[in-house]
Amino acid sequence: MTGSADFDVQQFLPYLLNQAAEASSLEFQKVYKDKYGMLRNEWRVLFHLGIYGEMTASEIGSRAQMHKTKISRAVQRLAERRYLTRSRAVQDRRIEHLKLTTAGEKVYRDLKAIAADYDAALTEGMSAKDAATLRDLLARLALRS
Amino acid sequence: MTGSADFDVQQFLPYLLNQAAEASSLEFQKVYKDKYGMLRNEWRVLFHLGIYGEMTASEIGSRAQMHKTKISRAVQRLAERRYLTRSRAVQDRRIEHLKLTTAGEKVYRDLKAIAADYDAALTEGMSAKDAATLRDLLARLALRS
DNA sequence: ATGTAATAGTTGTTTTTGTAACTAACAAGC
DNA sequence: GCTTGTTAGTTACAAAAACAACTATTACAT
Repeated sequence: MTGSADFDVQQFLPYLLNQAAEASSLEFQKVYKDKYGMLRNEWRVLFHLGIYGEMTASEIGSRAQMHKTKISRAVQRLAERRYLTRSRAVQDRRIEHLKLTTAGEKVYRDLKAIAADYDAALTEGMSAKDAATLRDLLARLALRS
Repeated sequence: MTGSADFDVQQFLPYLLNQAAEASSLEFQKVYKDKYGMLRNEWRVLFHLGIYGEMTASEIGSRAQMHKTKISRAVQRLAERRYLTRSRAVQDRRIEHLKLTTAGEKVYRDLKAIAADYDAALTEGMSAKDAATLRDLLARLALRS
């Protein structure tokens, strides 16, 4: 018999994580997509530059665990929109230093505020302790790769 | 000044969820992809049929929160591989009843066992209580959409 | 019974990703 | 100096996902 309910997909962690990630991304996605025409990898790069200041592509890559092609394309589009500037390093001309423009910083600050509000809304129903546990466990799962 | 560290992407729930989801999917993906040449949407459909028995495409859609085009294509490929059979309902000829074949069930059982083991490995470092909290919170976040 | 809307599922087209191969610059060993 | 290897980043091509438009069938209202 097939219908043996001895396994529940809905409780399978990778499945559950994907569902939660997808559902909780939608609302924020609407903002960066509809308001700024940005893609997921683009806001990620933007945020990294907004938070850490000037960085190179590969620094962003190792921090965000993003592949270099994703970053390359995200940087390209952000540069086209004049949200960041790229400048070759003189000591090592393979490297490009990336930095948000004033316009880029403005967008970052706007998105950051929206993200903070949204994060608060997401954790609203949870106790502070549970929310902390959640973040901790997720961070540990994210490191596994 | 840009580098104000008053916001941490790494703690932003949608970001964290995506990282954790991606990292924890990789290992299982290798199995259904490399061993069975399946795509994410395909194992999801397979699992739903494995667990709940005969279903229609839209029943799977509402349970798994998958769009009908994803299901349509997943079903197509699963049918090509003879993992499931499709039969038109006589009372309503728009509907197709989907059912795993013996081969499909075999694959399901194999993947199910691997998934169960993998889930155990993922939660290994966590207390039972924390793991339960995690699943509960994730399920609630997944419902938000 | 017949026009209108709703549902089930498919197909076509466009975006977006993923993978691999590539160029350019530097670093080391001999 | 010159071969070999490594790192930074880009580009080209193939795979996959997203979105919209479509067909077929049923339901429902007049």
